[in-house]
Amino acid sequence: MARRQQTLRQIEDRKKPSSILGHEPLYKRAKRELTRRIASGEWRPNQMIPSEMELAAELEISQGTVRKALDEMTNDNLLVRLQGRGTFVSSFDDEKMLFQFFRIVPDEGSKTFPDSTQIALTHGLSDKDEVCKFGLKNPEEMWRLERGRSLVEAPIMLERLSLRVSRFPGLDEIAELPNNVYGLYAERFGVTVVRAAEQLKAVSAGKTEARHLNCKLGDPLLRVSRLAYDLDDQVVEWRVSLCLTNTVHYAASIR
Amino acid sequence: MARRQQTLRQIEDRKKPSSILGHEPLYKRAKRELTRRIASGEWRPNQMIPSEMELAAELEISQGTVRKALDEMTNDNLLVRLQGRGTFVSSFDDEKMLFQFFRIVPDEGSKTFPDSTQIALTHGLSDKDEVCKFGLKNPEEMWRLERGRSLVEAPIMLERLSLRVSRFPGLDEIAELPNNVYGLYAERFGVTVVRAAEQLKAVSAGKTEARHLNCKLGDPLLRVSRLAYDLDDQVVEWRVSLCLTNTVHYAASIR
DNA sequence: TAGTGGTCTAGACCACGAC
DNA sequence: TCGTGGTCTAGACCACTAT
Repeated sequence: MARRQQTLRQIEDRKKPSSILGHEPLYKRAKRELTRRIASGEWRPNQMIPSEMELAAELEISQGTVRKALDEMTNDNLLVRLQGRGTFVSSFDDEKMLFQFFRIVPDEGSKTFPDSTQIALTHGLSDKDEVCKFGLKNPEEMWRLERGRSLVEAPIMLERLSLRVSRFPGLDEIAELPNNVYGLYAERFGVTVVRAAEQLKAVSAGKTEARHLNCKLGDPLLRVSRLAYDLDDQVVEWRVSLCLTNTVHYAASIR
Repeated sequence: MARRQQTLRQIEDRKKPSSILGHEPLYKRAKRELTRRIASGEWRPNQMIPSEMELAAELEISQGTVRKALDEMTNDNLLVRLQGRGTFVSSFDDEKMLFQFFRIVPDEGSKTFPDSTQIALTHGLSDKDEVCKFGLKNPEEMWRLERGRSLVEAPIMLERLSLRVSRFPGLDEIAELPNNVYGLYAERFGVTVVRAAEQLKAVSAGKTEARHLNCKLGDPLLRVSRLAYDLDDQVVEWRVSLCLTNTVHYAASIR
């Protein structure tokens, strides 16, 4: 055995020529290669990818090793596997993906689809916070999108998004930004958001928030600051949401 | 092959005698059996369990199938596997486990260990909310624990815990409840908390909260309502925490 | 019926830790 | 050196989907 596992091994050898320890498993290398194909757009969302046997032959590793890579990617929400049908790249524009990142749920009743109203889209040099959040070496041009969101006709959220202009060129030419911007990021800019880190605080409503959310000055609001990461673990979006939580809550689960 | 995989198959056959479909994989049955041994106390936290080969021999399945069960349990935080040493039942009293469920972090600086101050431990018949949260068929006697928590000397949280007296008999005989009650649940009552669901809202501080948290009336507070589940997916604790988030935040991650 | 993913087995070799 | 978990292989059979 191990007759012709040259390809992936050679990649490894080039990457870490002098490391004696730190041997990266074959299935991890396979996972990286397959992930790269999604990130590069070679494989598009909803597309069926080659079968286990085909990938095994192409990468010159065994089917079991391919399976381990595919299983991990399925676990990371990058792939969906359907018995009898095939393996597909996750879509980032369906309901499931929206709710994956939209954690606001009504206290009573089931999950509901939020509406969005764009307030402003501006751009300018990154401020101190943006430099910090995005880990920028030098200040650069940023988009800033403000929008309101409502659930069942009632305004509940005020959002401010920051994006790097360099990663989203021509964003202002798009007539109307959709409700689910992550679908837009994927389809128009090839940016795939796969995970996010959020920081939650309770704050008081100021004048702007009170006006947009139709609440009183000083009312308690849930402030959610989110950093969204792409396939390469780069920050692609910083989003601050201010949310009225009279009839809704933020749902989190701990495993 | 498949010469003597009698034991686990017979268990399955007894459970679902007439179901033609719904065949449960062997590794799932193995996982259930191994989980049962932890839940029943047969295997205690920090204890090393038999090796893959021994389990495979005992359960009369292959090593690979045992491995798949163990891998899933490792993923569920039930087991810790150490190459060269063995497989161990997770401890629920170390720092890692505390921080797994303690999501409050300072805005600046690293994670810090909170202190707890017990305010009151009372008991009484379950109220409407408790009946609902615990899914009780009939009202029953409940413990109610109130305590304050502080980070670096500063009071930041006020907590109220509800527990079923039937699952925690003699809780009031314990001189001082520890900071990490989940360790206590495990060691003294054989109750292992493995996951939790939390609902977050922003609320205004009332008189009681203002006094305990040393803040003003009406100040915004983060309200965290948590249901904690055990190995059998039963609700074992309902906890409401009110938290001052001036210098700390609640950290969540979305994958 | 053909092709896919899902399960299960059996055995090889490697990396690591304890002795 | 031995026993452990980690990786990798090769191949069998099952369950499901499409045709």
